[in-house]
Amino acid sequence: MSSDPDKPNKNNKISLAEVAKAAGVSKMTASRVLRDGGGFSEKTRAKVMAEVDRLGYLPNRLATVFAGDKKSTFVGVSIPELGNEIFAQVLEGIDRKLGAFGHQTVLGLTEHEIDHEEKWIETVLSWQPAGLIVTGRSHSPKAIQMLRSAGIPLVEIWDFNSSPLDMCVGLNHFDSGYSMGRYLAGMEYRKFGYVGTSHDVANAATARLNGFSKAIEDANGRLEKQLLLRDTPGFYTGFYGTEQLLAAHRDIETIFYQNDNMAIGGLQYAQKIGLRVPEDIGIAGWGDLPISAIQPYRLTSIAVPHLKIGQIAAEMVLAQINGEPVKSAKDVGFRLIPGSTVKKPRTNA
Amino acid sequence: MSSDPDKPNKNNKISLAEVAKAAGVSKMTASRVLRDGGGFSEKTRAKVMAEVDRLGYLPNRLATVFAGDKKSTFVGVSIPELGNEIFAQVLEGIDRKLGAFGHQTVLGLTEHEIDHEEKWIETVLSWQPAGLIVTGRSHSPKAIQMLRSAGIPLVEIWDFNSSPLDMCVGLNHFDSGYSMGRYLAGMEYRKFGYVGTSHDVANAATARLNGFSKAIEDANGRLEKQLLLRDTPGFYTGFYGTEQLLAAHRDIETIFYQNDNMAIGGLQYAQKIGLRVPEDIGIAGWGDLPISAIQPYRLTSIAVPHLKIGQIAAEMVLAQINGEPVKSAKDVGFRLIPGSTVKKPRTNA
DNA sequence: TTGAAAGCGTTACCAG
DNA sequence: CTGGTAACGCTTTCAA
Repeated sequence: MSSDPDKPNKNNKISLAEVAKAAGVSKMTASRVLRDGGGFSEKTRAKVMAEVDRLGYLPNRLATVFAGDKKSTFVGVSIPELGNEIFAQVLEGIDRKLGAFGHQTVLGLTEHEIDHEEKWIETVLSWQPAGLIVTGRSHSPKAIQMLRSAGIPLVEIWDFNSSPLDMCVGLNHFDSGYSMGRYLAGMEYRKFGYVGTSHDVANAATARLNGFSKAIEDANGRLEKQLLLRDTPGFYTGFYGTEQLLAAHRDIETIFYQNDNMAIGGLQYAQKIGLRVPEDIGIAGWGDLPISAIQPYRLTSIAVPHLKIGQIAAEMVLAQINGEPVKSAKDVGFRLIPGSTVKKPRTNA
Repeated sequence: MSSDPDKPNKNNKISLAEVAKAAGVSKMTASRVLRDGGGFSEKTRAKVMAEVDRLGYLPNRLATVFAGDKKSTFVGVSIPELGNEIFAQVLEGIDRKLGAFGHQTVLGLTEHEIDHEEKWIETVLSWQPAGLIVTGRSHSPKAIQMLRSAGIPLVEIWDFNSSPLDMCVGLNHFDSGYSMGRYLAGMEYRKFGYVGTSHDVANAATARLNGFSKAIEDANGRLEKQLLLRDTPGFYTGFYGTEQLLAAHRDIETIFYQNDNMAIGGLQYAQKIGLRVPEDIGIAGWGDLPISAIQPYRLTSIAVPHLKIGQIAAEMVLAQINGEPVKSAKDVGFRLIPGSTVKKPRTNA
């Protein structure tokens, strides 16, 4: 017999059977009361709920999912890192939305490593999640195969992709880099530098750099140096990256950074060594992070609706779980912020 | 009969029984091979693994946990918010450590609301987690009761507490605020201000303010105004909070902020309106965040080992899961960074 | 080294 | 409105 109400289980947890027995009803009746689907008298309900409270019964959702051969309420969410505040905010957007609809985030930090991601996907799928949200569009072949056959809603975020595995929300990073390159080239800068960080896999930042590089090429400018540091993209990396870059290439006229925090670091370095911004050196960031708003200079940057990305990703998963029709790929776009840390266009007399 | 190998389940997932049948062995043998616990021949192993690969079998861990009446490999982690980068980093520290030992983080953002936390605790416990890490020491009565009877390792982080529900790692926020207050009072400042954000529950920032306030009182100074904004503690909040504060209290000589980001915002505001720092106004932050390192001024602040808190919390949970003895309360302390945004002590002639 | 049967806590299904 | 029985996919236990 299963769930013998007289034999406490190994965890000393109260089971439905025990509640039912104490209330003098069957397991099924107790189950119905707890799920509140109707089909029981008020008197029965009261009896059962009284015992639930008295015994401190907590349902075992493992058993629930298992018995119903359903999905759990988990949604797996993989993010490269949280040291980068933009990803932290994407995650916050996702979890809030999921939480509001009774779902839980199972977190996976991939550290930009495709192998980590693969391993995490395998693990999280074994918990029968209701959906998956992963950052980026490059996955290992095995990961792709697992994602394909999982049969659950999947959203690839960050990097917009017109033919995603399932769904996708993000922006075209190449284009955003190209925009910035074209904008800077239009300000009559000729000698460019780039400071960012490097990872094993092709990632969104690399796409931005590629776009930037292409724009410069198209404008007959010269990308003197692209400095890729093996570090986290933050203030300090921007600061010392700029120091390194300028030490080797004093003639660089403007620098594009992987993100705003690095750009702010670069700005501080430029000021420290007495360079005037934007006269002596142009500084451009990416992301339009909060820090930009309070600087004495408005940082030239690319604004990205990152909160929206997380929110939309969660909505896509939820909609598909509920069987609603979903647009499968959403480009949230970006916006160039002219700012005041690069030169202005010449006014036409 | 259970797990009939011929009847595909509703999710179209491959079951152990199907793998076993394809390999021409029993479920038990296949199970043994997969858990690699010995008790099978090499030939059998090869047959089973071949079918696992061919069919793309992924185990259903729900069933595993359930059958063994075990705990899952989940660890529930509740964090107030991720917009505050310090919490994002604590979470990152936790998840990395847990991940390295085969555990998964189930995230809960409480938004500083005790009711959210209670609801999340109830949900996450129903998934039979192996442990729990929660931020803060104030919980609802029902939450406390659930945590007590859960019978799993529990760590309360952030706010050090010598008598935790189970385990605890953090620092004494009151003391850190007191230290800063005493330090500033020692610099001959007399009129103080505080800028922070407010939440429904008594939280760590409130404890810091209380400590700060007490130190000022003990030094016969005057806390002119404590401004608590209903917003997220960030650069912009610090900027406009300072504007508000100074508009109403022009004679304030030094301001203590809830965190460094707010302090940087305040610093920018002070510079914008032409106040000299620290001559006209002293600025002190809390947390020693990365931004502080690259400012032209070294921000006066309190350094906190936040990465360490996450890491230790995860280690405590893991140790207790493995039945190792654990120190139940760890105070990681803090360190006052004198910086250059408040006046220096008078030199003794 | 292998396998058959029982059982984990819950819900689906059917009968009363 | 209520309850008995089978089933979910796996592991434990015991026997071969």
